[in-house]
Parts: sequence; structure tokens; C-alpha cells
Amino acid sequence: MAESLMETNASCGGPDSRAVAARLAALSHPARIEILKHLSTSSSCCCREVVDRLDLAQSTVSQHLKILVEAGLVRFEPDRQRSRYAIDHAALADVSASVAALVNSCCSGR
Amino acid sequence: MAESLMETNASCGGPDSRAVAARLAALSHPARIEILKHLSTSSSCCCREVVDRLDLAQSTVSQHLKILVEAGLVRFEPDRQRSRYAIDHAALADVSASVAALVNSCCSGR
DNA sequence: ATCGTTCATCGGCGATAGACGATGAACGGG
DNA sequence: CCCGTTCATCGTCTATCGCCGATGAACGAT
Repeated sequence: MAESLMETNASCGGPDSRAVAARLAALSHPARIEILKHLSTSSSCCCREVVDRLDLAQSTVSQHLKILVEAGLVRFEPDRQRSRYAIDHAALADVSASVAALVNSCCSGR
Repeated sequence: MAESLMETNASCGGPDSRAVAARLAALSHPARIEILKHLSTSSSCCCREVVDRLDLAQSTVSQHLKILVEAGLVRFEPDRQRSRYAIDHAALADVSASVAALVNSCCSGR
């Protein structure tokens, strides 16, 4: 499943590299990692709860949450005036697997 | 070894989140992922070889390599007029482990 | 000594990230 | 009905990213 990446991709970052990079970009911010950790502790989590924990403005936290949702790492469900955010464990596991695969290919390739 | 992260870090991203984020940031660019893949195929790799593969300017590739070196993912060794770059497999494995640990903590914490 | 090659660094430029305050919508409670 | 709470979005600002061309240093070869 990994032998189709050097046909049209020799120039500048194949689709695979691009996809992995995009998901890692969502993870590569301390606040977002902290948000994920906090989401993991409580099953239900609204925006304000995160705001209260990290000392960032509400608008900033909302943006970080949006980035995580758009990356597919966090699921969003409106609940009355609240906004419920929850970790997408499958997606997160998938990211972990992607990184592991990248590292593995770097070791096996040598 | 992981119970010391919520003492002074409740505000904005503990040292751990910061460190993980920094290393992931180095990985979160298609060109750099592609560089890592290329480094894995040949044991010795100079800057020009990478330039020749990705179609980016030499200065751009040099900057990406510098970022990878500063992140500790790639080792640098000057060799005459060349510059030898090689993957630091241990560091890369460590990043993979960090991501796995983060994902794991997000699942176990729930 | 001169030329070609390889490379890091500098300066500049456009685009994006990250943070904030302000605003308005949606909703519940008084 | 009015107020407080929660939240997403907008506009703005600054800092950084990513890219490039140009430059000069280091080195090998002629």
C-alpha cells in the first residue's frame, strides 16, 4: 500500500505527505494539545470549560476548537446554547498510526 | 512520570505539550516529510540531492533541512564542501512514541 | 590562480497563524 | 419580556512561515 507514492510525487510532496502534514499541523500547537488532553478527561466538554482552563480568550479557544474539528480530530455537536466537543478516538488513533508508519518507513527504507 | 503536568500548566500548555508541539511542527510540512522519506532511502544525502528531487530552490531546501536538524530529527555532518544529512532514527521513534502516548492518554483518560 | 560546485545565510515579499476585543445570535431563567 | 450565559464570527494587529534570488564562503579540480 505504500509503493504508489513516487510516481507523480517526486516533485513536491505527494498527496500522502500533504495529508499527513495537514493533520500534524492541527496537532502542532501547545494549546490544541492541551485542549485534547482536557477533552479526554471529561466526556462532555463545552467551549467555556476549555476557556476556563487555559487562559486564552474565548474567541481564541473557539478558533482552536474549530481547527481541531476541521482536522477531524474532534467531533462537534450543538447542545442548546452549549457546544459539545468530544475527541474522535478513531481519528486520533489514525494519526498515531500515520506517524508510526512514516517513522517505520524511514527505518525500513534504510 | 506523567503526573507532574497539571501543577503550573493549567493555564497555557505545559512544557510537555510545548515540546511535543514543537517537534510535530517540524514534521507538519509536506516538503519536510518528503525530505525525511528521501533521507531514509539513501544513507548519505547532501542538500543538492534533495534539491534535485523536490523542485524547490536550494535556499528553501537548506532552510527545511535546518529546521529538521534544529528539531533534532536529522543529524548534520559537514563533509568537505558537501553537507551530509542523515535521519536520527531514535529521535524519530521518540516522536512516534510521544504521539502514541498522547493518543493513548486521550483514550485512557476517558 | 581560476573556475565550477555545493552550501548557508541574508533580505525581501506575500500569505498565514495566532491572539484579541467587539458584536450579534441562540437560548434559559428571572 | 428582559437579562445573563454561551458561543461563533468578524476585523485587526503582530509575528512568523515559506519561498525566492543574490551573495559569499569553502572546497576540488584544472
